[in-house]
Amino acid sequence: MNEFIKKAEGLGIKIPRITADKINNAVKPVLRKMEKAGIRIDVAVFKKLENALSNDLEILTKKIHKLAGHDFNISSPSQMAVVLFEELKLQTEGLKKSQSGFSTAANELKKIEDKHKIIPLILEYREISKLISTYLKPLPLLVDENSRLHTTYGLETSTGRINSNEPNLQNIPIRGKYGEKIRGAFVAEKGMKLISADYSQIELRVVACLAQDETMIRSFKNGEDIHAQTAAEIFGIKMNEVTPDQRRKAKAVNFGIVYGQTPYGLSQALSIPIDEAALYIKNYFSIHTGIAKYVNSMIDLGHEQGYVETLFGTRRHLPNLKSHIRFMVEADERIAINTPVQGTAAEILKLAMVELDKVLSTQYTVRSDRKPQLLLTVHDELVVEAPVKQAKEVAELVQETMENVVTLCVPIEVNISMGNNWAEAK
DNA sequence: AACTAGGCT
DNA sequence: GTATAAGCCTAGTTG
Repeated sequence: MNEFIKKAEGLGIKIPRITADKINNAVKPVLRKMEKAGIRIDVAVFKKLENALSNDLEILTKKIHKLAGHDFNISSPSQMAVVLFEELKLQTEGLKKSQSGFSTAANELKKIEDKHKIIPLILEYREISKLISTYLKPLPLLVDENSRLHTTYGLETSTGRINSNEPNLQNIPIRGKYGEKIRGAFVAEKGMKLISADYSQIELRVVACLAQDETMIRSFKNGEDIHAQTAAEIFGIKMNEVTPDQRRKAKAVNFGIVYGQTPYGLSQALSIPIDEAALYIKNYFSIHTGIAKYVNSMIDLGHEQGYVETLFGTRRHLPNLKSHIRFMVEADERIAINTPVQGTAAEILKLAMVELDKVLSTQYTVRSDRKPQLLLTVHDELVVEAPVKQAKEVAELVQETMENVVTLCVPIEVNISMGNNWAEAK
């Protein structure tokens, strides 16, 4: 009898008889297949976008130089700091410092966005140059004869997540003015559809079970809007009185919990006073006593054992808990909170990939490239390509498989959608 | 190679 | 008094 199954049973979770090591061994060949399959991009769209954005960048460069009074390298943070804080004498009060001086990171610049016309232009310049240099320019150079991109997946991460490099297909833009356009240039082959399936709030569901938090378990079981529910709790109001802004704040609280976020961190994330952030967190823990207990017990366990584990036994050593430097200890304590959650979610996804690959390759045995296959894995999302005719049934199969690969103490929900490209399939 | 910045979950 | 939200990858600048 596997000790992990026993532990899971105590939490109301049913998991297959398999350990983290074995999951990794089983998912490896699946990853190799996915690398080989690759995903098609529309090179023409990439080129068009690159041209358009390069033009914008030129115009922005001229405007920024004019406002600065002279030419300088906009991509150089140190030159940028001189222009903003020494020459233009913009206020530095409340801005974070980097090792060399005042930070010019977007988060900081947003604080002084309306102090000078140059700031919005810089922010736009940064956004566009990122897209060109990291995506639009390099990716088309990497396609094969079928316009497909092939990444390399890895399993050597500290939490058990899968990573992707050369190129990284796990950080393709989706937000911002141009995000959708870029993601929309990841396309299905002719006669095929892309199916995207993502776990809905998988980490919150996992922590609800690991922590046995009654309030959270009830919300998930009732299919409630978890962020609105949290808002009602921390603001002490009824669900139907929750404003969009309160929901947004509650979402940040939920998000921060699994990272061991402090009042200061929450205050930064929401641009609110520290007191206010502290109040939200205090209210949260007074209602979610299970989560509060979980947080403390993982910190204690880390200190006792020197490591923490996920549900399937991925172990993370925490040597800094022995440090005499306080923030090193605190950093490892946050890792102790987060790793079991993030790692367990990763294991669930990997199990689903193994299962799904098995199902797809046995049910659709046609020997051709026109068969349903897994293409991408992005932490809580899988992307599958399937022939148009079978797309609907494959989508249902994907959803079914992902939702039932383990049985948590709450329902697992998978959002599924399909389209001719990755933006539509969302 | 270190630092800064920024893309994603 | 210092730092303060987990995990990744890539690109440009600087010395």
